[in-house]
Amino acid sequence: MTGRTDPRVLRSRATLLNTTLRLLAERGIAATTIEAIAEQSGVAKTTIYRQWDSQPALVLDAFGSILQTPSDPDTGSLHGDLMELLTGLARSLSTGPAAGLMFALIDAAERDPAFAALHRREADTRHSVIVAVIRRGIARGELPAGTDPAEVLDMLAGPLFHRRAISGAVVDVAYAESVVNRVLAAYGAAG
Amino acid sequence: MTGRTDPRVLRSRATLLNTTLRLLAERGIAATTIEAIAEQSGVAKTTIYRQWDSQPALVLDAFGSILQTPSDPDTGSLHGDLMELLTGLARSLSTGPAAGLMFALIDAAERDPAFAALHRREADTRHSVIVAVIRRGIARGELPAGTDPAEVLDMLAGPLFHRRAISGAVVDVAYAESVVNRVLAAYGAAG
DNA sequence: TAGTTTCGCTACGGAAGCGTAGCGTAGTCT
DNA sequence: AGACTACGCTACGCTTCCGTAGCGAAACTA
Repeated sequence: MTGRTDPRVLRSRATLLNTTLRLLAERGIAATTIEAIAEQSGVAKTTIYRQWDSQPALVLDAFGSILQTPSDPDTGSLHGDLMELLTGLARSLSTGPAAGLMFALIDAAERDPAFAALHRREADTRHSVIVAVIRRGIARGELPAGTDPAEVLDMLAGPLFHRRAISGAVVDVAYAESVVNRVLAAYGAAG
Repeated sequence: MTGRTDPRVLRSRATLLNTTLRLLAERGIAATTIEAIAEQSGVAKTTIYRQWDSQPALVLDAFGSILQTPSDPDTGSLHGDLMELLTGLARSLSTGPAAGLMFALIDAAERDPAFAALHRREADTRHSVIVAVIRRGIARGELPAGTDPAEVLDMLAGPLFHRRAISGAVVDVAYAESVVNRVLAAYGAAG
């Protein structure tokens, strides 16, 4: 359809998305102005407006550019699968800018429909893998039949987010493991 | 020390804090400008600067003005105490502007030390009550000796926050009850 | 190599918000 | 009543950011 794109466009586009993500993490959404992005990236302001209509459009694109669906680990056991997924979540909550971006997105989604839609899309794709893993666990009999996967999901991911965002404590692999064990125990699974 | 304060100051101060909170909920921190607060409150911009140095000072004051420590319910049982506290949390996450303000505060705390300190203070005062309740439960033998109250806290409040902020589902009393029951079960308490 | 497209750069006009000064009015205290 | 204080209002200069126009240089395509 689109044939090939001028490499200059691809280059400036990639540069701008990277710079935008960096500024979002450093300064937040509101302070990530077109002016600042132009200055920090070395790309001219006019070039930005040639590819995006407005600041929200660029920021939304930047957020969208880091969405990634975690792969299904399929280790053979529910405990193994959940440990893989929650370890990944713990890592992205602890290191790198992803956590800060997530909180900024949640806040923006409270008031802006476009950010809300993006947030919804991000959460859905990320959750679909976990839900699939939980369903498989139910099918295997590792969780009671009739268990609500969405409920289990909130029980698993919630403590990690809360600990990071509100309690302000460390979220590492050891913590992820203790959460997985507690939740499985709560549903009467074999510890 | 301060003796008495001119009622005109108290009045304009109260008006401004209320208006600021409303705008924070409606527009977020960045868009809650001094100019907007003046316009919406009917209080002159100059009057605002007579009481606060800057926008962050006023916004921090506004956030601080709604901090409230929940009272210890002390119903006699751990289950009863936790239900009281989590029902309150569920309510404030579902209705009113408090939830949006909370997410804005979390986001701001990621980058601004002053907001981080306020966030820390808010979380600590709110958590101290829950931790006390959990400790009492341990003393009564309703939770195993050696249980880490902070861990239980994240297991309880985390799912509610996650469900509200990320899953986007309803957080009501029924949900709070299911979380309390699951967590107590996870720690081997009598259901 | 010749034509096309993107780029960087400069220069705008306009909007919004900041923070302050000066002044007359209205409310408060004694 | 009289002194005092906070208030509202207007006006201002300053800064930041917006979004666009025009142009020559550079990079890409065929």
